[in-house]
Amino acid sequence: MTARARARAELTREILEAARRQLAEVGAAGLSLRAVARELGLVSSALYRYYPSRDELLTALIIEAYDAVGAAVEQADGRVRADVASVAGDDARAVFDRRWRGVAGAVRAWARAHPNEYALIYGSPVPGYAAPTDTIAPAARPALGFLALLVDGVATGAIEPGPDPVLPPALAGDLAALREQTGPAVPEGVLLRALYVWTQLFGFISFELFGHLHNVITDFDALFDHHVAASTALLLE
Amino acid sequence: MTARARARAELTREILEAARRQLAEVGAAGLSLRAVARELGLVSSALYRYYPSRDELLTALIIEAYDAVGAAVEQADGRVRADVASVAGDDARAVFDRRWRGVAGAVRAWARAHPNEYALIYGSPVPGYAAPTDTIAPAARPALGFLALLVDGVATGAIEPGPDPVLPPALAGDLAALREQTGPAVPEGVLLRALYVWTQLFGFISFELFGHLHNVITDFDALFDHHVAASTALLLE
DNA sequence: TGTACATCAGTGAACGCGCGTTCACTGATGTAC
DNA sequence: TGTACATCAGTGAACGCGCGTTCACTGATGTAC
Repeated sequence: MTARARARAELTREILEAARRQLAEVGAAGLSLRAVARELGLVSSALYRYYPSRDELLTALIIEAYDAVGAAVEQADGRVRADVASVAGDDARAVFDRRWRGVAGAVRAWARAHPNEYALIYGSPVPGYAAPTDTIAPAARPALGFLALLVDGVATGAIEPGPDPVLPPALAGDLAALREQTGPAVPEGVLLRALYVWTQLFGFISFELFGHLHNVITDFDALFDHHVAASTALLLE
Repeated sequence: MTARARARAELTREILEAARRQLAEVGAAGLSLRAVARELGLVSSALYRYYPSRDELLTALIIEAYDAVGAAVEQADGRVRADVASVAGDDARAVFDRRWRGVAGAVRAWARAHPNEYALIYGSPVPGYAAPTDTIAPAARPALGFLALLVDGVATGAIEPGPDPVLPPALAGDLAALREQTGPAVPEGVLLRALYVWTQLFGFISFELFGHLHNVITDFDALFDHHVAASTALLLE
């Protein structure tokens, strides 16, 4: 690898980092190439050697943010599993509970640590920006971590499948397609409950970060704990 | 009332309407005074006779949006109550179920009909904009409609209070303050469940509108119905 | 009822700003022989 | 190992744009006598 190639890789990374810092300060709508260039002591046109347009830089930030949430989920779950493995005697439901709490807490912790990045990916869509297909896979990563949890929960017997729900064919089809990702072991009813608690998780985080519980809740940690416990109960059956 | 005063009131309204249309097209970040003026065939400086700044216009839009959701909730609930009153023999739980479905459906219907207004108030905060205190009361209005439902649900015996949860003092204090609004009849456990389903509702709507269930769900109506039913079950006990 | 003055709505020009993107350039780094 | 040429990074000027806000103005509407 030549010195030039190394310098290029490093500067590409530095640009993205500066953009991330700027995003944290002014939000996605205010992100500007010129400000990023200024922070790096470059002339604005120089950025075009690295990112062909502002939108491509935004795309890189979006992908990075999704990947960060996904990684947070995976790492948290990994830690819990390592923890749990070292302690014998935990029953399947307790293990599931701890893993789900780890995952939910990891999403919330990341969001609180990176509110503008959270807003970028889970808040209002950026007007005039159409997400390219490169963002699809990273966007799915956090949910995939959650689905892995479900698969294990069903496999270990922690999750009670419950009776099969009666569903309109279109929705049944949607869930059938989802099962391609989880394997057929996870029944429809469990997927429905999973969608329920997953949207609740993001609804809670959005309300907390965007101030909709201002003047109502002060002890967000305690409320979150309680809600996650409610979700556990709902998932287990 | 003089002709001048009438003209002023009308133009004030027309400006707000034009701003709302523009918001629907380009989103909050792209909202510009000059474009609003252009749409009305005015010179941009003329708007300053009506709104002292862009932020004040944004504030008016935010207030209007919250009021619209609040009104949608109140009207939907009013309709259901009129409906239910005309049919004898419905038990309290069925009445509560219908009212909650009405309220939840009204929020979602409004959001789907006004996605950019929804994003304005429930999506990412507009960077650099600090909501003034005038927005507090309208912002609370949708939730107040929901709280009224809870009060009736408890009063009619539809909602099972359940055992009192054990809570950290700070969270217990938050809920005690909330009860100032509902009256002491609504117990803490019910408020916790209410916060759970309320955040779930907005999480679902945000995921639907912001595209996070794209390629996963096609039949959003059916999934929503199912989730609302799950929320009913959770609220009732 | 008519006149004199005050109020107010809308104009048009201007200020100062920051933005994304293009383009011809120069000097340094890399490659082939 | 040294030279000739090709590649590439970063510069600096420029284009064209739209924005929010201010300000002195003119002409119409309202008010007091």
